[in-house]
Order: sequence, then structure tokens, then C-alpha cells
Amino acid sequence: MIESRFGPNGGNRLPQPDTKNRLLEAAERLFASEGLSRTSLRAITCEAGVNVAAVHYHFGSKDELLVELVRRRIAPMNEERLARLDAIERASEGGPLPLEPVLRAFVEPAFRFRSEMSGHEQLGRFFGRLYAEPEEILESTLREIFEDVAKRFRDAFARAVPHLPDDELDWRFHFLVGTVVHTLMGRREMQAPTDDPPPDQEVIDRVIRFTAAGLSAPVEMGQ
Amino acid sequence: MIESRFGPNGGNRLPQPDTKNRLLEAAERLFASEGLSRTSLRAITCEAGVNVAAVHYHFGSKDELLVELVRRRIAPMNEERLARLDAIERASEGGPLPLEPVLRAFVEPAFRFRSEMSGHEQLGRFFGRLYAEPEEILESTLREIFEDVAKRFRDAFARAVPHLPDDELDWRFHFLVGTVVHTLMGRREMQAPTDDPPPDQEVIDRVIRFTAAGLSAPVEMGQ
DNA sequence: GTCTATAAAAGGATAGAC
DNA sequence: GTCTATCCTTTTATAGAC
Repeated sequence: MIESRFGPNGGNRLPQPDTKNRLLEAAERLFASEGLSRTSLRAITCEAGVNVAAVHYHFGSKDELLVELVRRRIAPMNEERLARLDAIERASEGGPLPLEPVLRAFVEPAFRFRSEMSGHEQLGRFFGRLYAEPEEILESTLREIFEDVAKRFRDAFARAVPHLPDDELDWRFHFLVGTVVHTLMGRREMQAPTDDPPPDQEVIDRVIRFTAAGLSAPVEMGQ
Repeated sequence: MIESRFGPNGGNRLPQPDTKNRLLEAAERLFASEGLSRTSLRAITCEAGVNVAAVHYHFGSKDELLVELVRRRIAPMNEERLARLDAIERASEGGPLPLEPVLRAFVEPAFRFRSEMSGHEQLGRFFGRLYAEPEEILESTLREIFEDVAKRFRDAFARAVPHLPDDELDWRFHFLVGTVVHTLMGRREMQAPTDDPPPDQEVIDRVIRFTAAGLSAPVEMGQ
């Protein structure tokens, strides 16, 4: 038998009752599938198999749990993005940057981040939620976490697509983010209940093709 | 003095107390700025200056109010899209379709719809909310309203960009929607508190340039 | 660190007077 | 059609035993 000195929950999971991580993973799952504000603390603690009070003990409040989640999940993704961008910039030795690798440095970590989260599939939705349901408390956290990435990549794209005016570049970067976020959300317009989701790499390649062409487009209208 | 036979609210607005429209407009505003699930009935009725019970009298429930709102707002936009697509298809006489007009037929009504709503600025957000916070009750309504548009435009794009395989076309349509929705939401990555928002037509042209290039891109990788 | 119990507030909904 | 008053549920949060 399993030793039960940890109480009713005792020992049936990990050697040390890592309630905190269980809560984070449960919250992540529910935030992604149900939405930020529609997910209650009770749902989270129930999913995690812990007590309601645990959230307040470990995080203080639902909002602080959300912030902690963002820090744990988004920050590493952005670090990976920046590391890859660093490598590209080092290799370029001050010259123009190759567009597609820069794009991949931005896009691929987002998809990897999606498939790695808690071993669940559709967790890219969590990412989308952050954009669509901006809790007041997240405003500053998100800005802080994304500010550096946004600035660095904007400059990188400026070096990769030098023919673009600044304002046009800003907008195209915005369109790129829209494409990625919407795709991470996993909502498809056509393609009714297509049984199995396609492999990430295939989708990534499609995103890259689309956005690379969009970013490279001439600034005059084809009218 | 204003006649007061309409009670405490009497006569201080419109000749007939169009509570229903006031509720719709208030809900629209709050759904857009605060989010669907974070907006309470009390907030809506307060904003509208009417009584809490009015929502249930006129709509039956919060959910039904939302559905009514969607029908009133999204349906006309999609009708305009389809009318414009009809015209393009008639003019083409069975031949290939010109990409940019088809794109504009899809994109421009969405922006017009945004700036016309209740005379308020950032109401495109409401549109984005519908995508990001799919209330269960909306699933069927949204599917019903968008099904026709999605199918018709998918086929139109197939005729406009005939070199694309079906699956690639589906994805690029998906990317187009992502670009439009994210842009309608009005969240900018760069461009901190840029004072005045740019005119719609300028943004539309940028969206068209980006997505036209993305849709026309060759299917092989530039690697 | 975890639990039970409960406070305190906010949410949607409805009945019934006017 | 509109208002007041109220019911019931759910929510976040906390106090205090273990």
C-alpha cells in the first residue's frame, strides 16, 4: 500500500504533494478550454484534486495565479524566441537578416510552447485568451513580457525587409501576430470536424509561407 | 417642462421609450470593452439607464440578448459581403475572379461594420470577443451566420488563386480571418499610445496588401 | 500545508404591484 | 412596459481547526 501520511490526497501522485504545480496545470487547462473569466476557482481546485483554500494559500488570489501562470509559460517561450534571434543576428554580422529564419524564430517557439504545455493539445488557446480577455491585472504583466520581444523582432524585420516604411512594418508585424494567435487558438473556419489535428510543423510551414509573402509584399497597391 | 407620464425615466430621451434598443447598444458597448462574460446584466441595465428586469422582459435572458445582438450586427455585414461577392462573380462571367476585389468584399464590410456600430469607435472588439469567448449558446448562431459566407468566399478564393491545393487554401483563408479579426480588435503590438487611430481605409489597404500577397504566395517553400 | 465551514458579495432570474 | 423586492445560485475569500 501507499503510505498515507499526506492526508486524503496522500502519496497517490508525486513524492511531495506539489499542489502548486497541480493548480497551475489545472488552471492552464481550464483557462484554455473555458476562458479566463468563466473558469472558477472551484473548477480549478476540483480539476487539480486539491482544496479550494489552496489557491489562496499558494497564490493569494485567482488573479495572482493567472499572473504566475503567464510568467511561467510565456516568458520561456519569449526567451527561446530571443535566443534564436540572437543566433541569427550573430550570423549575419551586421548585414541584412534572412526573413524566413527570423519568422521561424518568432513563430516556432509559440507552437512548441503550445504542444508542450501540460502534455495537452489545444493549449495554444490559453495564449489566445490572453489577447482576447485582457484582465486588468494582466495588462502590465503582458506588456512587460512582450515588450522586449516585440521591439527586438520589429527591428529584425526592419533589417529583413528593408524596403518597408516604419509604419507599414508595424502594421505587418501586427498582422503576423494576428495570424499566429488565431492559428494557435485552433478555431478553423472551413474544415468542419476534421478528425485529427495536423502536425505542428505542417501548420508552421503554412504560416511561414503566408506571412513571409505578406511581409515581403511591395508597398504600392496592385489595385 | 417635459411630460412625465412615462415614469421616472419619462420623456428625457426619445418620444417612445425604446428600451430594447438602448439595451442592445449598452450591451454592445460593454461586451466590446469588458468582455462577454465579465459584463453583468446590472452593468448593462445601468449603462442603458433602464431597470434590471427589462432585460428579461425584452430578451428572456442575457444569452438571448447576446444572440439578438449578433443577429442584428453580424448578419447585415455578411449580407453586404455576399452582395459584393455576387457582383464580382456576375462580372466575371464564369472566368477566374480578381483576387483583390474579392478580398475587399470580405474585409471592407467588417471595418464599415465596426465604425458604424452605435457611433462608437472600438466596437470591432465585439467582433473579436465572439471569436475568443465562444459562449456555448453562440456556437450554433455563429456557425449559422458565418457558414454561408465562409463557404462562398472559400470558393471565390479558389477561383481567384487557382494554383492552391484545397487544404492550403483553407489554411490561408484561416490566416486571412486571423489577420482581420486581430486588426479589428484594435490591439497594437508596437505603436504605444499612438494618439489618434488611423482612418479605416488606410488600415484596410494595408490588410489587403498583406493578405493578397499571402494568398498568392507559391506553395513551395522559399527555404 | 491542508482541511472544513462560513462569510460576504455578485451574479442571473422572477413575482407581483403599478 | 416598467419598477421594487426578493430568491437562489455561484463566486471569491478568509478564519480557524487539524
